[in-house]
Amino acid sequence: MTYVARAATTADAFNAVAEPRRRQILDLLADGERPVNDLVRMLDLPQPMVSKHLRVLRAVKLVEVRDVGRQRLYAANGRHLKPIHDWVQHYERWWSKRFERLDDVLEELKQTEGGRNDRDD
Amino acid sequence: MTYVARAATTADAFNAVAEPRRRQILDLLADGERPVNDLVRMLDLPQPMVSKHLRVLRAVKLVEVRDVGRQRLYAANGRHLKPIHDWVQHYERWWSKRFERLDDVLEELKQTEGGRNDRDD
DNA sequence: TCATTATATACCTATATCGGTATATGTCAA
DNA sequence: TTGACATATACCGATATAGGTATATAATGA
Repeated sequence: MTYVARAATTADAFNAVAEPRRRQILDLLADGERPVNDLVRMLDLPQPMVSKHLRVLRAVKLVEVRDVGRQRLYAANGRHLKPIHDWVQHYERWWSKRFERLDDVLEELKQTEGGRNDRDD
Repeated sequence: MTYVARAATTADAFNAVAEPRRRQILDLLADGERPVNDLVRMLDLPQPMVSKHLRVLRAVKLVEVRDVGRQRLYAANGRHLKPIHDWVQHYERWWSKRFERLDDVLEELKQTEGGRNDRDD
């Protein structure tokens, strides 16, 4: 019956960032590196929780660490959020002013391309 | 010991979209409405899976349904992806050309915020 | 050395989820 | 009505989480 159950969900940026705490942590680290205990204090979370979230973030390379004495300084690395940015941007037309009047856009397209209308992607 | 375990993870757009299949479904529906069976065929997934993913997407209003005969036509509504867009955009500096020269970034920040520099840490 | 501080990890529990199969619901057509 | 089609839902099983506590590791300072 080979049950597959489910796949790991913390293995990519989308999932890493689906957890609100991890977004908070990233936001805090976006302004510059911080030791773990800073985060613990600012988030009011048990230290092991913070360490575990950091581990997930590190696994997907959204944060980097640097050892300084007995502290570990974490810093955000937003680079790997780009796939999310790119994917979401395809949906821009639902909020961007640029697409406010769809009719006009379609009209424009029709005029410009002259003939090619509907397709499947 | 009142265990809290974990919170529901399908209750917001971030989580809904963390699942790759659901992104696929959204992508398919972004071009226009489709009946469930279209998705079943295109994704090669068991129909109940598709229905369940659609349910999650509907719960966060990323899709809308319309009944036509015995079919249910689903359509994407990207509007609720905007929170993701907005959040991710804060990390734009990690990939955007606009931020290639740090000097410019600082200039820009200075212009935008007008003076406020360092804060509470 | 020992104590303190800083962080990570090993457990444990409860549960939300994914994946699957079987069944219910609902609609149309003959 | 009956049957076929379209979709949703009710189960069930396995497991990856989140959250918690206790402990390990590691560096510093006395």
